[in-house]
Amino acid sequence: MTNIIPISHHTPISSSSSLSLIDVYKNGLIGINTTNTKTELGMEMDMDFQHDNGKRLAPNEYVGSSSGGIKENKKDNKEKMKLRRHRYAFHTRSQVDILDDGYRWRKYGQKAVKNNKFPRSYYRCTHGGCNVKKQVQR
DNA sequence: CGCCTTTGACCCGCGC
DNA sequence: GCGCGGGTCAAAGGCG
Repeated sequence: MTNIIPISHHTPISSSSSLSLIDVYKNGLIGINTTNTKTELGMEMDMDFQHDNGKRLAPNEYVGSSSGGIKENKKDNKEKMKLRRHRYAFHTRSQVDILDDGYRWRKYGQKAVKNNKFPRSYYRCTHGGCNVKKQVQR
């Protein structure tokens, strides 16, 4: 159902007009926002949470708090409760919101792929009624 | 007020 | 059956 647009060597980015995320990557920029954003803030955030040998500590307020807050489709709710997702504090605004086709893409994830040393970014079209997703990797 | 980004955790599928 | 990899979620803070 979900239209996934894999960005690969042979798959063009949607309508790809002129400047695309790939272009940015090709330029050697890992973080897409590195071009014109305030990624520095993200670094501050990192420092704020890295205390345990580089491992992020989950705020105790998240451990076993507010029951029923998570989605029900989770099997082990209790387990999840303890492993509550930690919180992040940062703010990064990127002008790359509006890309090639003029659609608005929101980044919802980033993963480091084995094959590539570069991280793969996942974007979701936030346009009204647009359920398109796409991956961007170098 | 809404939207966006970051990033680890979580979950599922596939391969061995 | 287990492990690994890949994909998605969720939360907080700031700006327009």
